Formats: sequence, C-alpha cells, structure tokens
Amino acid sequence: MSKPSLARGTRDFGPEQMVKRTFIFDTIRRTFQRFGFQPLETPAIENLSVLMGKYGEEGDQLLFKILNSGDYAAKLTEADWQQDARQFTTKISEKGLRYDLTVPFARYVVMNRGTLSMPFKRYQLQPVWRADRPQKGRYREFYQCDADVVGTSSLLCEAEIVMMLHGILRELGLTDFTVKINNRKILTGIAEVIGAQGQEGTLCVAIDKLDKIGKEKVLAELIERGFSPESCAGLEPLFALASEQAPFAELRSWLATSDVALKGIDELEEVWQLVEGFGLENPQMQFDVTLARGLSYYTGAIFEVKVNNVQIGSISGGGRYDNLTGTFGVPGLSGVGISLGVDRIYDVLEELSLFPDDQAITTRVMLSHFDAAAARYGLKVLHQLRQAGLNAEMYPDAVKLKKQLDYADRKRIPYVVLIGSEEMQSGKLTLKNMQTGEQKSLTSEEIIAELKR
RNA sequence: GAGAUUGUAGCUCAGUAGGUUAGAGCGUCGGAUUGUGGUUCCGAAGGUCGCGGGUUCGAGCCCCGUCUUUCUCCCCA
Repeated sequence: MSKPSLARGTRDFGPEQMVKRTFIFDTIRRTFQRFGFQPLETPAIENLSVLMGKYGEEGDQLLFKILNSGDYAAKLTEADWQQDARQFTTKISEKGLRYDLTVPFARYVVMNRGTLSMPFKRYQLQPVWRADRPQKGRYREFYQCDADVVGTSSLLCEAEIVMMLHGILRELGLTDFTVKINNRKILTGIAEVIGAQGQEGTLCVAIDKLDKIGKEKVLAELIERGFSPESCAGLEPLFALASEQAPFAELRSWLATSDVALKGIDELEEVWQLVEGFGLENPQMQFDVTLARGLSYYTGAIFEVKVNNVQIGSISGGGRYDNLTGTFGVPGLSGVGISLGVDRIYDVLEELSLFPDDQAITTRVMLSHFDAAAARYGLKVLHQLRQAGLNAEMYPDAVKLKKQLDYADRKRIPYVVLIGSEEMQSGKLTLKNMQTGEQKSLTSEEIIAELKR
C-alpha cells in the first residue's frame, strides 16, 4: 500500500476553494454572455495532428501526449529504439491533451463552417494541460476562459475585449490593473525601419524583457543574436516611448517610412477611440511596445493584463489572428480573442484578500434533534425549508447537541433549528442565530418568513 | 529541457557533532453538563522521518538515484 499523491503540477480544490473559483467562473461567464458570446465545449483529448505545429517547437514539447492503446510499441523498429524517443512519438502516440482553447476552437470552426453564422462569437471555460515545469502561478493543469470572435476584422471586437476585461476585473473587485495593448504590425514595422526585416521574432523576444532586464541587456542580447549596431541604434526611439501611455504621434514620426507600422498605429488609435465612444469611466489601458506574446499567430492587436503590485505573471492574454483556420485549410477568416487564467486570478484575489466573505456560506439553516422521534418530526420541516428555496440540512445522527452545534459552527451555517420534545408538543421550534446566539420560538412558517427576509 | 532548492504527525515546524522508546503548537477524537457552538481544562489517537539503494557497529541527520516543492533561465494563463 503506497501513500496517494497528486501528479506534478496538479491540485485538488476543496469546498471553500471551489466556492471561490465558482465566483470567478460565474463572473466571467456572465460578462461573456452579456457581450453576446455563446458557450462551446470541446474534448480534452485532440488528435495530435490538430495540436502539433501550432505552438512552435517549444509548444510541441509541452504537449501531453497519450500513448496509443494496446501494443503501442508494435510499429517500432529496432532502428527507432536507437534514436532519441522524441523521434518516434508519432509512431506510439496519436492523441494529446489540449494545450489551449484557441486551436480546438479553430478546428471546431473549420469543421462546422457550413452551419455557423458569421461573425461567430463563442466563449469556452475549460481546463488545458501543459507539460512544463511548475512554478508559482504556473501549473500543469489549469483553466482558461476564452472569448473569441471569428469572421470579422472590425476593430469593434478589440474595443469590446477591452470593455469585457474592465467589466470582469472590476466585478471581481480588482481595481489596480492595466490592460496592455500592442499591435503586431507595429513590431513588424519596427523591424523594417531598423533594417532587420523578418527578424521581428528575435527582436520581440528581446524587447519583451525590457521592463525586466533593462535597455542595456536588451541591446546586448540583440547584438549577440546577430543584430547590427546600426539596427540597435535605430531602436533608440523605442526606449523613449516605452513609458508613454498612448504615444501615437511619436510612433507615426518614428515609423513614417513603414506602411505596415502606420496601419498598426491607425488600428490602435481606432481602438482607443471606440473605447472612448463606449464612455468607459477611467479606462486602464496602456500602449506597450514591449508586449510581444503569442507571436506565433497574432497579426494585429495584442493584449495582456497585468495586476499591479502583485508578483505574478499576466492574468490574461489575447490578440487578433488573421489566419488561424488557415492551418486547417480555411484561409481568410479573421479572429480576435482573449483568454483569462482562472488559477492566477484566484491567486491574485487571495493575495489581495478580495474574495467576498459570505461566499463560504453554503447551508443557510441546519436542523438539530435529540432522538429518532424529533428527527422524524424534522423531516417535514426540512422539506418545507427546501421548498421555500432555503439551503437546508439536518444533522444525520442523534448525538449530543454540543456536537451538532459545533458542526454548524464550523460549517459557518448561520441558523440552527432545535427540535426536541418541548418543540414537538408546542409546535414552536427554536430558531437559533449562530452569530448572536439569540433564540426565538417560532412555527416552521414563521421560521421560513424570518429566514427569507 | 538547463541550473539551484525543498520534503519529519492532518497542518505549521523543532530535532542539537550521525548514538537508546522522533518532539511541540494547531487540528482531530473522547471527556469535564445525558437540550446549547465559537472560550477554558483534562485525556487519547496519530509518524515505513517522500521513496529506493549505499556508507557505518549504528542514519531523520552523510553519499547516490528517483519523485515532489519552490526559484531562475526558457516559455507561458
């Protein structure tokens, strides 16, 4: 007999955690629905042909792969065994766990394109799995909450994403956050202007670290990766505007020779104007050149949400991808979406103690009794309470009152009804307020009226 | 995937230079009032010292491997 244990990077969620997680899920779901998004669920398991090659080389390694059923090694030759096991994974594994919700969504859109009315807006709240090394705020199984629109390139979608993020975070009680926005076209333009066309990948990886390692180290890394000193010198204006909130004019003069960049700046500015049009009070959005996440498929806007004064990675990321369904043979469908990480939001709300206090209360009233007769009498009352819509339970065993009250106390049940011989005779039950200790003699109808107030 | 770090009762941790039966607090269970909780008092249960090897007369403590925790790189929610 061995001690049970959890798989690395996974967690159980006990009742009190689930209540809090549900609060987050409900808030997100409600907001997504309010913006006209429809629910979708896809399988945890996907064919590897769907998942592989969508997240870069790194991503392929981080995919959890499922061994084929039966004699999974049957197809292997002696020569295969001599190689690195990674070389023959395709021979022993055909399925894997989903890595994010965007690729399965793209697959769904392609497979159902005939029946979907475009633009199609869906939201999806499901777990995803990644085989990377766990750290704080980073798990191997975690939930993502995605909302995406496909079939339109209207920038209204981008603006609505900004609105949703503000709505969700504020409803959760978070106030000190920043919605960072960038545009892939601007990054492309920068690479162009400094004479490093096609190098934007390397460029982005480097400048993404700007706030972390500083200007000097970023430049050092670029040189190391083969950027010319001239190119690096051309980046000078970038460091100047890294701290500005919406430096569109500066960007225009710096990147005036790049049509792509100008297009990107136009797009950004329109998003700003649209959000203004919504009349959002106190917008917490900020342009951030260094934002270069999800490079593999974003083509327009790039989003990320940082919670200020909390040491944790971003709690949300997203952007526009013009050709996601292209890899499944359907080109020309533009999409834009956002993904929120519930597990990190949980950690943030916990750290800032922002969870509402009354969330822990699941049972509103408990019946306690002293013997079989009282318990039987209580069944009817219990049913009445539940019929009236009150969460109610009865202590199952005829044990000492002390134990029963102790149970109610620890479960934070706010009211207890005592049933004994006196109560059964008079028909007046004792309602005890567990917070104040106050007791009242009431009929079951009066109790319901009292609790429903 | 690379480097570092952690692992002792349900939880948080002690455990002295390797030496007899491994400790505390909290929690759990029972009792102090056979109809009154959150306070107090008494008592009890609970540990293959992550797991597997090795060194030693002797290992919780030293060595190796493995799993796990946390952190940095990488990448990301």
